[in-house]
Amino acid sequence: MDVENIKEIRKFNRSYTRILKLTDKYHLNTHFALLESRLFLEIDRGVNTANQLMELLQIDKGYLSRVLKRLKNDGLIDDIRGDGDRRVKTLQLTVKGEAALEEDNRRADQQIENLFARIPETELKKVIDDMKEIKDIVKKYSKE
Amino acid sequence: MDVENIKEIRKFNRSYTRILKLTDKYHLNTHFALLESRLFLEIDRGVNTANQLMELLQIDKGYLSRVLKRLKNDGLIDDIRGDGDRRVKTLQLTVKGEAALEEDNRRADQQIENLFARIPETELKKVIDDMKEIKDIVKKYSKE
DNA sequence: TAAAAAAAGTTGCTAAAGTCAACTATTATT
DNA sequence: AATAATAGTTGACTTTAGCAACTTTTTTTA
Repeated sequence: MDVENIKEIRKFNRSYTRILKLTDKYHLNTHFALLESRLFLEIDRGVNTANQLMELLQIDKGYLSRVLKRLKNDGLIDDIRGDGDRRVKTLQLTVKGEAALEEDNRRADQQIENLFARIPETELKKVIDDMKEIKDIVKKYSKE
Repeated sequence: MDVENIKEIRKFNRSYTRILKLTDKYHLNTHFALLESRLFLEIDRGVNTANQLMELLQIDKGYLSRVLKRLKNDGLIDDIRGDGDRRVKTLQLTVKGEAALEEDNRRADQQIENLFARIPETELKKVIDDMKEIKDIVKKYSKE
């Protein structure tokens, strides 16, 4: 690939991550740490066993076990052993956990709102169309 | 702002960060942790006192002091007290540090190469033009 | 201009985050 | 039936990070 293209892509990555504060330690919320937020999201989506989460997020299972225990103690998730394989615990958000996830989402929306609100409609449309195009093309050619 | 726009932007953020592994713990290299990589980059760019780094990266100065000490012990950076304010130490990369930064950059380039290489030229051009447009518009309307 | 306040960086102490290996219980393999 | 593998837990440990007290030098102020 052309060196100029690589440079341009990296430039975009830097500016975009900086503006969005994607690498920000404190993420977008005050409630939860990055990992917790991610766990809520994934459990809600149906990635709901420790083992699946471990593989998806590439984290140590010992550590994950403790984090999940803490979330359970805080009443944010439940773990139930079903009728099937009695080694696995199926995780699910409690009502409190659902509420927390929604609050998280509201904050994330708010953050986007703050960052993009100043952009006039015509230009915002361009940005969004560009995003769709990038997303589609990149996805189309990405592995598996 | 329109709810649909927010959704679309967040969708892009998720897919883009996932594909690029921007939030990946191990970043793009094996040599250094995220913070170290960032420090090299910034020192090289001229953000070369602990105090400046602390403000830019929003990290604790005690912790930073130790990290810098370690980098110095590893022969990657030097700190020199100049003729001016004798409280400040000016940081600079050693030859070894420069080499490490370059290696880091090569790896980052390689990663981009891997991720985008499958995209045919015509579509890659679209992606890059879109990136430029997004970058320019977002920058134009971002605070300060 | 001497005393007080502030700034740059270091160090001790602590907590949180993360890793690794050994362990229990259950299920799958031979 | 015995052995190996899998899901999750626990103990011991390292790394990462944060806070406050401290030293040295510079700036402010009375």
